Amino acid sequence: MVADEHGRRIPEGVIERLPLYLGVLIQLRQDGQSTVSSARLGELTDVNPAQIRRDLTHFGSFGKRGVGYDIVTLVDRVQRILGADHVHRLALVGAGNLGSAIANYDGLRQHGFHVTAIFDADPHKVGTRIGDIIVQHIDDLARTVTDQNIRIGVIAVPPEAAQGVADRFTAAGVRIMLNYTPVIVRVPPTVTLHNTDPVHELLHTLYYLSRLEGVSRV
Amino acid sequence: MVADEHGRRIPEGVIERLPLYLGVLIQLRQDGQSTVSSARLGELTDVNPAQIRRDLTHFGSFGKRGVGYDIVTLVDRVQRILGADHVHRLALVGAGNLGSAIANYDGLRQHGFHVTAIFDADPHKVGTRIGDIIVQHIDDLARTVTDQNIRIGVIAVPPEAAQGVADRFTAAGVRIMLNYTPVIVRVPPTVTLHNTDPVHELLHTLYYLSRLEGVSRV
DNA sequence: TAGATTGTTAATCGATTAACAATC
DNA sequence: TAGATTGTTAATCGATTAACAATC
Repeated sequence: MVADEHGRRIPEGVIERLPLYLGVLIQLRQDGQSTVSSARLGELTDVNPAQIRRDLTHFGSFGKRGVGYDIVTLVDRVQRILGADHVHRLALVGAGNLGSAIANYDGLRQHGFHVTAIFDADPHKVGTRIGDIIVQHIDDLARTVTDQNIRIGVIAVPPEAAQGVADRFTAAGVRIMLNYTPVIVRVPPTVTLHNTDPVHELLHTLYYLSRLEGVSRV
Repeated sequence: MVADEHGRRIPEGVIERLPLYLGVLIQLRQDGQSTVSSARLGELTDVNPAQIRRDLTHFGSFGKRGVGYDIVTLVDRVQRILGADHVHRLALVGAGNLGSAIANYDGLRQHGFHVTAIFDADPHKVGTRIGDIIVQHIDDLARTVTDQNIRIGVIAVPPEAAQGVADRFTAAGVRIMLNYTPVIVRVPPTVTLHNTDPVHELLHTLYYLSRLEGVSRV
């Protein structure tokens, strides 16, 4: 199912690194650079240059020997590969502090992710505005998601409400969910769930920090 | 440097999976379970049971043949391995919507991460409260971080202020940073930076979604 | 004892990297 | 042409998994 244009399977790691390359490439484009070598890209992303070249050849040959990669072209190609070359609408549930922060988050917008619908269960919040969007009641979720053909949902509610929101999203046909609560949410296998819990990363780093400090302590 | 008690190097992947196991184990403990097999843990985490057993043996042998792992013991051991067996203080910069959401986030607290200092550059916000914490002026960051011996910093400010905050944190001796802005922040190699940008994950999933829909469209 | 499940070895698998011919 | 850098092969490296003896 997941294969390049030659029919070969693409390693998971490759797909994980593409967004990393894309971020740096967009930065370089903003800085007015026109070409970049795999060596330079390697420095900026902490990825081995040979690996970058190998990763890219899964999708075609985008570079010029002796020159490097044209940045504008490569951004365009990587965006197309990822499906990030057009706008994606997001539905957001939870009009609290977190929801407001997400709706106004620039990073999403930069990559074509636009929050176009916000829901809340609290009648006091329904009808208020966050940015340009008017908060709707959660009972309107299914209709709006269907009408707007939204496939990405964001869960930014209190923990106890998380599973219920996930179920509503699933029923409405949402395919990707971002869960901002610490709760383990269950979804069917057709849905991809991302937990944006910073705790996993913190714990991971903590391991190394503990070792380092252990060394100096003992 | 990163080695188990037998002096062997521990693969990065092992350390990445430990927080995953821990999350599920804590859940099981809450549900009142007393033991768990690697097979069951494998189901709950989507990790191969053999791998779970192998991962754990890097740190000792915690199970009982024929029985499984005692959950309370294993939670304790994994927390100790990760350094998550005591409280860690966090300094947070940015008292806006995002900052408030982070300061009140339950997931951090559950794992012993306590936000104990909040800073902002806006004089109108200085002196206000978020939860139990009184917002301090950003100029007090260095002193407070040093006094409280804080080693983890959270950046929740507008993008243009991110690098400045990172620099202040670095100067104050912070060792781990969570960057909630979409900006690429530069830190010295002694600092571990985590970008909690949901965009990378979204782009990653988008790849698979685009493929699947491509199939049904064509 | 019989059944279950760990800890561990050995085999497999796949990803990373070095090296270099091709070529801009 | 000389220098640079890609695309690609082949070698290395490391992680994953299957299998099973040990043992609760």
